[in-house]
Amino acid sequence: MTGAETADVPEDGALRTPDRLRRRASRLLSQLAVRSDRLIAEGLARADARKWHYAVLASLQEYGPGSQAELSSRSGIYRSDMVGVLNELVERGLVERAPDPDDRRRNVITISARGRRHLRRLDKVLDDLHDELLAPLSPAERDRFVRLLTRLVDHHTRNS
Amino acid sequence: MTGAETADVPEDGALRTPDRLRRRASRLLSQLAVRSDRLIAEGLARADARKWHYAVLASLQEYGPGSQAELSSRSGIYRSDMVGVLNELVERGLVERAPDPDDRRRNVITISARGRRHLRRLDKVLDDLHDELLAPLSPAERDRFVRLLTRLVDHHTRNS
DNA sequence: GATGAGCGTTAGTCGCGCTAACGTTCTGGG
DNA sequence: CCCAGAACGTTAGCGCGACTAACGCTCATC
Repeated sequence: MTGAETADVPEDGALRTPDRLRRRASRLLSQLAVRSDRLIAEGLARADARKWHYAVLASLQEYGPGSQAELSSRSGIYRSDMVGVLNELVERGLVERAPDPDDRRRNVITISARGRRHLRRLDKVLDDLHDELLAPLSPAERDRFVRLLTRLVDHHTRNS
Repeated sequence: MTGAETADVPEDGALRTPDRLRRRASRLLSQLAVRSDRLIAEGLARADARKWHYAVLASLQEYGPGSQAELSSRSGIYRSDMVGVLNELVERGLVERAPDPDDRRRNVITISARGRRHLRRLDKVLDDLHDELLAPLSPAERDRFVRLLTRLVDHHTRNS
């Protein structure tokens, strides 16, 4: 019997993860997401920023001032976490937080000139980081990849 | 006039997240990974399992019995977390944990008959869940997607 | 004017990836 | 032969992201 031939380790000696595991889209996805998150987080940290900063600044730039609740739904940040993010942005002078005179429950958040400059810089930083993230893919492939991702995300957010 | 509802919201009414945000591969990736994780976790929970269970059982099936450390590197589970996962598997009778007579530092983990049956079931469950995950893509597209993911993951794991 | 809803805020939960440290056991060099 | 160092299993704990619960305040409605 082949019994002893043994062992479990394939001849090449390396400890391999089984194919059924390695091939699963869900696993590839979460592995890549972890790498990606780290890459982005570290890159932004070097610019004294985090991804939430970018999300908020971009929302403000694109759609103008808004309440914290609005920013939450625009950027996908939980309203519970919004306060902390805004504190950091205010601290850095990138954003202004003022009570809304028309509705005293609200704060109106406005991007500052400095915030706009910072945003431009972050855009550049992110471009570079995405170059790194997608390095092995050709431009056409990157496009295809993003399109596939978009379709999947759209599908899974529509069906809530 | 559209009076009060006006504000800064675009005419279609929906609160939209800016394109520069929505389009970023990193963001799509982490969003999809979150959805995917949830989908998988919930699906497996219905079968009284978690993804780590699958990882361990698959490794055992594929490469035979091994120490906890071996299983760690095969499955990508941290050795700190391995013990908990194995406790759950032992509890369910899917796996046996016995001290290695040749090296008393080690435990030898073996998959049981019941574990093998469970694994087959989980394979089916995961197939279905991936059908759901990749629903909007054609078979060819799913293939392309997995290939792109694989290349990216490979690239980012080789460069450690 | 009371009820209910929206807003901002604080605190806390849960899972995941990861680090630190410890006791036990094996291995290799002096 | 012994001792230093490494590997193993285990426990405890951190940091972070997504999320829930609850509270006080303010607005809108009846």
